[in-house]
Amino acid sequence: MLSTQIIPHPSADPDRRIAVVAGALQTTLEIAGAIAIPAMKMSFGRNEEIFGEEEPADFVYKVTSGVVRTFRILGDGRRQIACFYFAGDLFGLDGGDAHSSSAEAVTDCEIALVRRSQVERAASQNPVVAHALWRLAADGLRRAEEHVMLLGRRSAGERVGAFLLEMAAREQGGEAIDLAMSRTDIADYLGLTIETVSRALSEMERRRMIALPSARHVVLRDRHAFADAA
Amino acid sequence: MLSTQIIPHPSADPDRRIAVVAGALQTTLEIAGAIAIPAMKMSFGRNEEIFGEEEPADFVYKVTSGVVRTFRILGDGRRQIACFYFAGDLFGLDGGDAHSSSAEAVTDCEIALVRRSQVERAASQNPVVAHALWRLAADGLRRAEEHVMLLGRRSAGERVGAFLLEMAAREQGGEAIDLAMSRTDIADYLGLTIETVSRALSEMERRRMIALPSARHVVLRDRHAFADAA
DNA sequence: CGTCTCATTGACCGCGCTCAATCGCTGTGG
DNA sequence: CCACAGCGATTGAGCGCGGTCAATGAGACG
Repeated sequence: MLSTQIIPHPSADPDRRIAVVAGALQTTLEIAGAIAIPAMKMSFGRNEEIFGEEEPADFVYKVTSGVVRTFRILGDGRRQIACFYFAGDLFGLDGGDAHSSSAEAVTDCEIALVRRSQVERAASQNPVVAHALWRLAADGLRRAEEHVMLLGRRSAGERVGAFLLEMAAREQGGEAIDLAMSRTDIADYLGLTIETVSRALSEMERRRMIALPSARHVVLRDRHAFADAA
Repeated sequence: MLSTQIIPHPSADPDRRIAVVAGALQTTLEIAGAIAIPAMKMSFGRNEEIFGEEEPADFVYKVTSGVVRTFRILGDGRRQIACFYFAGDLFGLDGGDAHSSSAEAVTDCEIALVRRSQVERAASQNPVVAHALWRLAADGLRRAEEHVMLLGRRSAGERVGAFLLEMAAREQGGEAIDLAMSRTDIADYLGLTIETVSRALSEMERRRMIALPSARHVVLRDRHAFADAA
C-alpha cells in the first residue's frame, strides 16, 4: 500500500513514517460496527500533536487506547478544549477539507487511522457505512450542543459536577473516576481557570459529595447531589 | 400520500393538520443541491413551537423563509439557544430518535419538511445524498464547536462582536444588519443577560464601532475593530 | 392617550479571575 | 536515606466583569 507513503501523516517525522508504513494494515478501523477498513496504527506520547488546526483533513482517526483532546487556541493564548476522545471514539470527522481544531494526546495513546478518501469510498459503496458516518457526526453535534449548554448557562460548581458525571459515564468504573487529564485540561474544557476547578472540587469534598484520594482520582459519594445540580 | 396523515407533525392541531395535508407536495426539499424530495410546507407564527425536546425526530426541516431557533431549557428556567437557522438552512438533524432541543419560530416563517425515513431512504439509494447529509452534520458540528469557543473563552464584548459578524455574514447585507431576534434571544445565544448585551452594544456605539439607528438595526462602521477582538 | 412590550441605563453585589504563596508528589543526585 | 528541585494542585487575598434588581426610555398598537 504505497499510497500511505505518498501522503504521510502530517506529524510523521522520517523515523515515524517508516514506523507507520511498517505498521500499515496492522489493524482495522471499524465504523460503528458497520465495516472494518484496513488501518494504520500510530503511537503518540503525552502532549504530542496528532494534527494541527488548518492542516488538511486527510485522515480519520480512532482511539485504540489512551485519551485525546481537540482544541483551539485564541490569539492571546487562551485555549478551549472542544472534546475528549476515549478508546473506541472516532475523531477528525469535523467536516471540511481542513481541520477546524488541533488534536493532541492527553496520555500516551494508540491511534488507528485511515485515509479519508478510503472512508468516503466505503461510504459511497455501502449505505450502512454512510449512515453510520452521518450518525457519528450527528452524535458529535449532540455532544457539542451539550457542551454549549454547559458553557452558556451553568455555574462553576455545576460545570465541574457535570464534568465528573460525564467522566464517570465515559469510563464506566462505577463511582470511581480515574481522571486522565490535568486540572488545566479540565479548566480549558469547562471554560474556567484551574483555581476555580480546584476550589470546586475541594468544596465538593468538604460537602462529602466526592472523595479525593489523589488529585487524579475522584470517587462519587453522592450521585444524587450531582443530579440535582443538573 | 396518506402516510402524512398517519404520522402528522407533532405541532399539528386538527386545523393545521388539514392545512398540512392540503399543502403536501406543494414544495420540494433539496439536500445540498443533491436531490429534491417532495416536501410538505408549514407556516409558523412568531414564537410558535416547531418541535419540542424529547419529541420523536420523525422529520427533517428546512427553512424556506424566516428565522428559527433551537434551544434547551434547564430546570430552573435558564435557556440556552443552540443555533439560529435562516432561509436555506436544514435543521432537526441532531441525530438520535428524539430531538435533543426544542425549535421555535423567531419570526413568522415557512418551513419545508419531509419525513426522516424518506431522507434515509434517499440516502441509502444515492451516495451523493448520503455524503451531503454527512457534510451537513459535520458543518453543524463545526458551528457548534465555534459556539463552544465563543462561550468558553470570550468576554461579553467579544461575544457580542462575534455575534454581529456572524449575523452580517448570514444575511449578506454588507455592513447593515437587520436583527431578526430580540435581545433576550441574543443573550440566550451568547450566554449573557439582556442587560450585558445592551451595554455592550451601547459601548460599541459610543466607540463608533457600530451605528444603532434602531434596536433591531445595526450598521458595522469599523469591521477592523471587530476582527481585532477575534 | 394609555398600555404593553422590549430596550436602555444605573447602582450594587457576588462569582470567578488574577496574582501569589504554599503544599505535595515524583524523580534525581549526593 | 535524605536533600532538593520541578511540576502540578491547592489555598488565600483582592478585584473586576458581568449578573441582579430596579427605574426609565422608546416604539407599537388599540
